[in-house]
Amino acid sequence: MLKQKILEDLKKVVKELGHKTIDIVLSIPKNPSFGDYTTNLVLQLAKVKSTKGKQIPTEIANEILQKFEKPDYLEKVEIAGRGFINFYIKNKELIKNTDGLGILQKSDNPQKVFIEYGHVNPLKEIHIGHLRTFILGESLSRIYDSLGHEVFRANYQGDIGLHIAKAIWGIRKLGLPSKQLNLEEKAKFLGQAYAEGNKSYEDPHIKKEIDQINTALYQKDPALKEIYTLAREWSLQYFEPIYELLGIKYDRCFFESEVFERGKEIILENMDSPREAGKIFEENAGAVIFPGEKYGLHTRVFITTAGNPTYEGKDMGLAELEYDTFNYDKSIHVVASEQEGYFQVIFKAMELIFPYLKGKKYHLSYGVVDLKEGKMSSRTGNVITVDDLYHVVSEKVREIMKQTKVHIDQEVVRMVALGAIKFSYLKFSPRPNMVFDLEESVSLEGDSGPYIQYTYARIQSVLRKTQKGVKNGFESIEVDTVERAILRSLLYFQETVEQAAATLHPNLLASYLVELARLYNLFYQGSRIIGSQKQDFRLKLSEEVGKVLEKGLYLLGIEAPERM
RNA sequence: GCCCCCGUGGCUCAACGGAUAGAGCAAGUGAAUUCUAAUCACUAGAUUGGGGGUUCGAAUCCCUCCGGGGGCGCCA
Repeated sequence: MLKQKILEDLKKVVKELGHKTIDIVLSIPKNPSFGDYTTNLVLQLAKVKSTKGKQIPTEIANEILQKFEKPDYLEKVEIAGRGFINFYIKNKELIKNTDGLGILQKSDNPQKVFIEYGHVNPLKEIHIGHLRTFILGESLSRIYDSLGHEVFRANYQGDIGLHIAKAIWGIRKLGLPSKQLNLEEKAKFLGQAYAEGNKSYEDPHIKKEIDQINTALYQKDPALKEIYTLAREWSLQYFEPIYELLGIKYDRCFFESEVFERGKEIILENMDSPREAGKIFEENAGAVIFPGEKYGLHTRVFITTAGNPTYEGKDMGLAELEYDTFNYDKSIHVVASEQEGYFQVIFKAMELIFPYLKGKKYHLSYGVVDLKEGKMSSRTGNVITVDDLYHVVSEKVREIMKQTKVHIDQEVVRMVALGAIKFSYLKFSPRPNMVFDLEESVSLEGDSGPYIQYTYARIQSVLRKTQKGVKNGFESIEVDTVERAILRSLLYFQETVEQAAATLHPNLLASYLVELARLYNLFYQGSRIIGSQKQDFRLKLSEEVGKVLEKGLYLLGIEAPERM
């Protein structure tokens, strides 16, 4: 890679000049007139004394430049601004670089990456807020995978606990419907049952009943088996079509019901006994707690007075099971930001119990999705479900397709609608909250998934019109400003994906793709491809842009239609 | 009370401590003999919530104030 070459050549010179070794960062100047890569290295070096004492930046830069034998892949190297060194790559090299685009170079340090996302609890309808974890998690999985890491996609769902107890109480009160229900009706019925139980929980008598059901569930009371199994099955079935729609295939779903016993056991094993103090967990007012204050965090209950493990408690069992399942180097939990405090505490507890987990656990915290009208609330009916969203967007796609030359194809409508939806999530940085507007948030033009898909389809259309196929070997060709901008942009694909992986920010890739598509559309608008003197080169350029767009979209979980 | 996050054009959002703060939407003006107009060009719109500080350089780091959101022992 050209970037690596520059870096190595630079390192050598810096070392020869006797400067302190620092991390040299080559970055991409926003403005192409500042080169294809730039470094602020001398500004860093000016801060520390070298063997020659303190020097001013330009002086160091000049020394470096004198020693730096301009490699043949560079057009020029310049000192600019207060002490930047800018590198300009030869067009020839940029063209050469396009060979094999669309296939990412594998990491030289491949890791096993465990990604846990989705985790919508049973009994909840899947709304546009939940979509964030699915879409982010899947994109990250694909990004890591494409860089040569081994990815394990996991889901974790709460199929035991107070919410289930509430639902069971509600089912008993409402009575099971006599007629056959379809998936959606089943989910709806369970939702009602849960709401009933939840409401009644405020009544002290009923609270007691529900708490008893809860404890009985944890004790695997056979009397509850039938109703529990039924409720569990119904609610889990509801998720299948969603995974299908979003194109997600989990390697494994984990359940609270399979980890709670071991979780409790782990906690008890790591608890103070009357003889022995200073262990990880303590008893307090009849419950077992983790004294987070000791570590600058807060205290949380891991086992309740009733002897049931809480979510925290179960997570200890889960941590062990997950690691045993897939000996990962890195584990990423894609979970809403409200859980930040929670994760700090359980990660601390985990690393105390399982020291080998230290430094391997990450919480990718994403912001909540609010509506323009305010917070979503199923109580007030102020909720947009995934189904609602998908239907509205599909309809909009159909509307536009009616006005185009391309005939309406259901598959394409699906791809574009999903592309629009997924992109509308991925273009944002994960952490900040999102404000969602059903009519406006999912865009089909401008800065959008369909914009990139359209650009791809446009390219395919051009390529289809040429029978001769695409040729190679244009190193000596003249390129204009726009063509060069495209070549320059193609150069950055690999490192953009790497950066997206390193920072857990797929939005970096999303922005990159929009920028590349924008450049291509600009080129397309201003330059004739077929029939021009540079036809072969322009076809080649188009093809490469197409490959990168297709791959980039794939990494975002988006399909690229051949026509739209 | 303690802790965390956020505040960037009218709206929704970008921006490894770097060069002139970028897009999209909305507004206005244009582009069709030509490979897909879900496109493109141009115009207008910002003291990056306020005030200090660190730095050669701050939207970004530190302090403080204001505004919004979230979290803090028996829920998940």
